[in-house]
Amino acid sequence: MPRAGKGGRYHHGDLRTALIEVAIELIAERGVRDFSVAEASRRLGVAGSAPYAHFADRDELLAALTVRGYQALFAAMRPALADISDPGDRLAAMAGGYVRFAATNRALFAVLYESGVDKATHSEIEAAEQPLAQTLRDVVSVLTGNDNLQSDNLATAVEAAARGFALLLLDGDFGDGTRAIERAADQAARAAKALIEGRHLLTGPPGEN
Amino acid sequence: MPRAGKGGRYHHGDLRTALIEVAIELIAERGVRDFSVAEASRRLGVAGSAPYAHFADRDELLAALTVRGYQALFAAMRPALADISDPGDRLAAMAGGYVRFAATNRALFAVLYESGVDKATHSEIEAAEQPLAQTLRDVVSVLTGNDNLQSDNLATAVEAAARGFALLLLDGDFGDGTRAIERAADQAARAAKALIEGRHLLTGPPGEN
DNA sequence: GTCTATACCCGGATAGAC
DNA sequence: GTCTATCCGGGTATAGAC
Repeated sequence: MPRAGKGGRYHHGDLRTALIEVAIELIAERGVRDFSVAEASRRLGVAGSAPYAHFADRDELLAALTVRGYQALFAAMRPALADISDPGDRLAAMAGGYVRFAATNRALFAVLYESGVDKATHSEIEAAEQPLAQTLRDVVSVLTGNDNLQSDNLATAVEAAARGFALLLLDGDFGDGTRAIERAADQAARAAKALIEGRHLLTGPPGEN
Repeated sequence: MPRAGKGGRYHHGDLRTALIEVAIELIAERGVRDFSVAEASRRLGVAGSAPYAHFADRDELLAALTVRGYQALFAAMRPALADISDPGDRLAAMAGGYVRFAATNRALFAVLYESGVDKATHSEIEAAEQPLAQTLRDVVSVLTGNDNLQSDNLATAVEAAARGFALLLLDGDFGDGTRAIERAADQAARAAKALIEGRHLLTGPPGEN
């Protein structure tokens, strides 16, 4: 992290990388919506125009952050999955891991859902979310066998619950600190287990799909 | 809706009410974060300073919208609850109703969670969310009897799931249109039922709370 | 690759007249 | 209760020099 050279300026360093790092700092402090390229420049001690040599516009920087966010989220899941063999435990671990990721990487988590960048115009993003989506499908399908509808419904329900727990945690509904994170992650994992147990209720009559 | 008098200006009307209505329009179009008092003034054909005769600042307007949002959400729940007696069905209806509300009142839903107003400094907000919270507690406690911990956990899990389904729906993950709303609401209700069935897994060992 | 300078637009909020 | 006028601050993005 060459924060400054002799003169306190970047005349050599990897400004692109530095911008991404500082953007994460700023977003953690003020939120995605209030993040500005101008403030990132100020914090790095470079001219306000310098970032535009590396990113066409603000959205392109945010798109890069989004890609990084999905990669980090996927990476955060892998260790748990590698250690666990029981299918239900694996799904529960994914839910818990998702909540922990949200709490320990607030900036990236916020970028994923609040950046406002158009995924269609930045196709790199859709590619970046595939590994996680595929992993979720794989884990769930072991639990539901050939029932593809139940499979989709269970995956969606667990995803919804995990995201909801993450938001409740970030809103402060579980309190503050490490304990809060663990409580929320634990409850998310348990909710996944409960959804698995009651998965037969997620499909079928009554109610037209 | 006296949108304009002779001269096309408000010289008499209820600007306060008009501002709230236009704010909801604008937020539905551009999101809470990009909502500006200035643009609301423009759309109403009044001077940019006029709103400040009714709201001290932007946050005070948003706080008023937040109160209105909680009232509307509670109101949206009531009819379903009045018609249903089975406790499980009641909780499921709340989850479904929550999702439908999010979809049919996007602006107010967004205000509830993205306005950025400090609930502490605007105490009116905390009061406005009580009826719904109390109703949820009542409905859940019928299902869990004296087990207060399980009661809290079930309520939180259903809340998390409902919020997650609402966000997935708003993100377009269920597709567009009325059918998408109904699918999402139906799945949220079913998830609530599944969580009820598996509620014994939400509490107890292993895992320290 | 970064600088300086600049053009441009927008929002929040206030003072004082009508 | 609304107007006009105005101040202030901030962000995006470009042009052209070094």
